Amino acid sequence: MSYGDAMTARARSEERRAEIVRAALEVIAERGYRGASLTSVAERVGLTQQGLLHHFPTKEALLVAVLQERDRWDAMPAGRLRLDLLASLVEYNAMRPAIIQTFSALLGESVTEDHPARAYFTERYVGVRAGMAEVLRAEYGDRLPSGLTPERAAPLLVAILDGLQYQWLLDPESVDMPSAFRDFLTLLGESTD
Amino acid sequence: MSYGDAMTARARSEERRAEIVRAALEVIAERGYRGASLTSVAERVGLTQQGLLHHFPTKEALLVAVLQERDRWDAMPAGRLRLDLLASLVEYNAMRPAIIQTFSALLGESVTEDHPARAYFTERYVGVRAGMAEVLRAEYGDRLPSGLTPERAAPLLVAILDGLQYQWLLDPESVDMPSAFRDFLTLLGESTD
DNA sequence: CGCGTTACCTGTAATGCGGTAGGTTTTGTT
DNA sequence: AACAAAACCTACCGCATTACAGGTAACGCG
Repeated sequence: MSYGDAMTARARSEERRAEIVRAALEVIAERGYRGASLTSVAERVGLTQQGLLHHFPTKEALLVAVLQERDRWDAMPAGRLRLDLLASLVEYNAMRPAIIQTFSALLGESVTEDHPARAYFTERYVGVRAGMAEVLRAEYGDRLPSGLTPERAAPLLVAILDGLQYQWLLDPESVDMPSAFRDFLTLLGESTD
Repeated sequence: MSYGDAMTARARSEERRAEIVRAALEVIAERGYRGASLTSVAERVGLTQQGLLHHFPTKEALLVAVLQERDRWDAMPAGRLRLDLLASLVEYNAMRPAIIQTFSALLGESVTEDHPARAYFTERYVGVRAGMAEVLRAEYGDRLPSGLTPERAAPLLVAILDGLQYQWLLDPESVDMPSAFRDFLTLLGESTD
């Protein structure tokens, strides 16, 4: 067995799958998960619907791959994150509406019954809140200037991020998401200059 | 023409429509708008899908009625609202997950392209932000204790409300929505006792 | 070259969807 | 009683959806 060629074969396959996941992200952003048909995803990468099912045996398997892709994406800054980096991240996200729209749509859908992404988001938010609490503790210690503990402030921080995204997606002209987020950081006691 | 009887006829019709709208609210909470089939709504009120279409000629017409129902519902406190009343409203909402789930699901869907509720939410949020700014101005004047103007704080207030709802819907055990909201009011400079 | 695996495709089944057409029962008015 | 309108049903259409089955062409390997 020639390792090199075997790898390129596998690599080609992986790249195809990644291509499909990218297309799925787009279509989900446009139509949500329920509205995202396999056919429309397949066409975007030049496949038939059945050809797509060769790479992902079911629609749900494709969704799982999409969610894993996200995990891989923001696993990066999980190690060490600071509040001002978070503000920069919001600013960066404001230039990439597609990805935000994908996961805002998925989050909205996931609160419905039996949604395949529900468990994912539930568990994810537990982790995200814990991560945010950690960041806040690193910044302020066990009490924020307002007297709140990091654990109580963390859900607020997460809520602001999500809530601002919806307002911004609906009406980007009216909502300056990065500024608003910095306003919130000011409320928490952070001077952002 | 006997007015009394004409009214009861119309009233019966109105009540049937209201019954259908109520059922639609439930089904949308469970499956979202795209996932809410006319058949499932119809069965819940003991009708066939075609019988439902007699009262609402299209699925979108039904959605419009649902959105109008909401407008009528929270038009009440629009007149005079105070921050502490808002906190009570959050507390009240926390006991009625169904209605929150309906509109959280709709909001999530509405960010996708060509969604029939998109314009509704976009316009609604403009109004809600303005209303919140008004409330804040009534409470604090032109500057909040933190130095923010009411117009800058309003999107944050709205974002907190929405964002907390998603976290709470996904994991009510882990997120105490009313307490968290009061925490935010504290951040704004309000003492909530 | 021959062979197995991968990457597709065509064909099709099974189901569900929103919506139309047209008839029938119920109800209210005169 | 006679008529009209509202409420609701059966029957159907056309289309979209996920998924399965089976065939085929290309490719890499020994």
